[in-house]
Amino acid sequence: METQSARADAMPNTGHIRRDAFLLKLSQGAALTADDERMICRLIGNTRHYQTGQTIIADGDVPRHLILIQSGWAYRQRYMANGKRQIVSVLLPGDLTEPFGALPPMVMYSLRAVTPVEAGLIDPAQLRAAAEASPSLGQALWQDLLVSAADAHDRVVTLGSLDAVERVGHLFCELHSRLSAIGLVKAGEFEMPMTQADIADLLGLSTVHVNRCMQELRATGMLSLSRGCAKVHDIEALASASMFESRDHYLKPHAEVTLSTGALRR
Amino acid sequence: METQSARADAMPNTGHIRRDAFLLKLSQGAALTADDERMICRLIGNTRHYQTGQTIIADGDVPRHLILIQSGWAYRQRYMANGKRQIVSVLLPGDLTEPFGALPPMVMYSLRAVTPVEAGLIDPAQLRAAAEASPSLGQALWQDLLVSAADAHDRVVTLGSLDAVERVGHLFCELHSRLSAIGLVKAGEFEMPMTQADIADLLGLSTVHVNRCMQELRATGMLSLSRGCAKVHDIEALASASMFESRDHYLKPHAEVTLSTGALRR
DNA sequence: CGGTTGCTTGAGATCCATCAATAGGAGTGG
DNA sequence: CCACTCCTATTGATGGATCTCAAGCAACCG
Repeated sequence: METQSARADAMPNTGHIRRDAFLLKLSQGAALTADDERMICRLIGNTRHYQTGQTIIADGDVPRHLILIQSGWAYRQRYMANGKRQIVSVLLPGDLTEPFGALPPMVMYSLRAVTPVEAGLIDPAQLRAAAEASPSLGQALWQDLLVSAADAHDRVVTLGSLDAVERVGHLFCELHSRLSAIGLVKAGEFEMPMTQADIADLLGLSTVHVNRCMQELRATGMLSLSRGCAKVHDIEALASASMFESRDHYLKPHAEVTLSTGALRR
Repeated sequence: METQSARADAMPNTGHIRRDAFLLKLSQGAALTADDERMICRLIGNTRHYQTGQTIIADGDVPRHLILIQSGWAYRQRYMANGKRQIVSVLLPGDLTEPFGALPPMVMYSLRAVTPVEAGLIDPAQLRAAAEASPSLGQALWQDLLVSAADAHDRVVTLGSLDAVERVGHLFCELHSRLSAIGLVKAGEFEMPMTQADIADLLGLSTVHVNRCMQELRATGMLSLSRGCAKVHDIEALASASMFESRDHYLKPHAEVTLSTGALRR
């Protein structure tokens, strides 16, 4: 349990050698100004560190801050009365646990670190105020919120209408896409810390069956996996085989369309 | 295809005899002022009417407004390459199609009227401005957004970890709960315009199997259904049998906790 | 080493999908 | 009022996808 591209030293609160994942994601929704970026950095309060397997938020907690995953992976998960665990979503670097402007009175899930995690605490009231003060930042944050909502809808579609092999393929497409957006994919390869049991709990399958599905995918040559590192050989083929639709629609053609909402620059 | 509690005459843009569903829902997140309510009413532009089965938004459309369902039911659905239809969510009176503050550059689903629907068009920029101007209104809108997000997570959990009978039971609990919140449940009874085929497409089951599940639920005496009208006889039993968790946590204990975020009155 | 964790494999059981057919309204037109 | 046609609900029979149980293996680690 080690290899993590986004490691402790990857968060340059000072330098600009490596872009923070959150800023990277945000800047895909709208061009951020230097002020916007500074503002975001200032709003990220103390950063906490969690070890693999640690619980970041427990089911039933009253949250006091937004939590921003700065590096590492985390699961939003829930245990059912029958003992089953359902992973609701996978949080990657740059992801917020909640919509940026508000906190729920109580969380109905728990948040668990899959790898070592750096998490920043943010006051939603301040972030909201920043979004209201800067049109570009507001635009970026709302866009990010829309993408999260679309991802949740996507998971519903996946669980409701795809068979087992398709679900697994879809997951790898999704991870490939999301990790690409934050620069964590190199030549089709990315870190993949999830175990097959985790994948099963995310996709509503059994561990055994996930194993067989992955063998099937490997047999087709679209995917390979070793030592916690996944490689997608043919993303096109995998995407069409597992009915994955690119999330680019959600970002690309945006510039003109939403100019009305917030003054974009450039 | 007729009986609808929330009919055309139910939208009192003038009188106050019957509370608008949207206002009802919002006022559960924060106490709205008279100004807030007037503002909301003013922001709802022309109301459009749709007939049963009509498409309100088509997959791939570029949305120009937020759509508020004022009366009737609608499905957010998506057709897969294999021809299957997945219903992503059911929209009830008072529901918005998107988070209140922004529009996606393109919708990845289509919206279909299940019953005759009245839908109001809202400019998200104006709604956002209103939320920024009034703390109570902002609080209410953000709260509503959080509930929508929690509902989406809930659907994921349902699809991922419940068996067929539980899913169907869960659905009726959810509808009971959501319809109660907008005053459309009377003595445990509510209009239920969904067909078994619709339920199947929502829950990722086959029509045939949904039928058998409903028979099972009826046999236990927890549920009955006739002529498009559902009656839940024992909501407690049904909820625990289908692992439904009340959404009240999300609203009730909120008042003190979030005072910090927006200045609540009263 | 022995213990733990994750991956892999096989065989039987189960849930649910599929196929096929019947039956009951509700609307339509003769 | 009857014949006709949808559409929805219902039932039975069969097959398939996936789960569960039960082992064995490989890697890692104290």
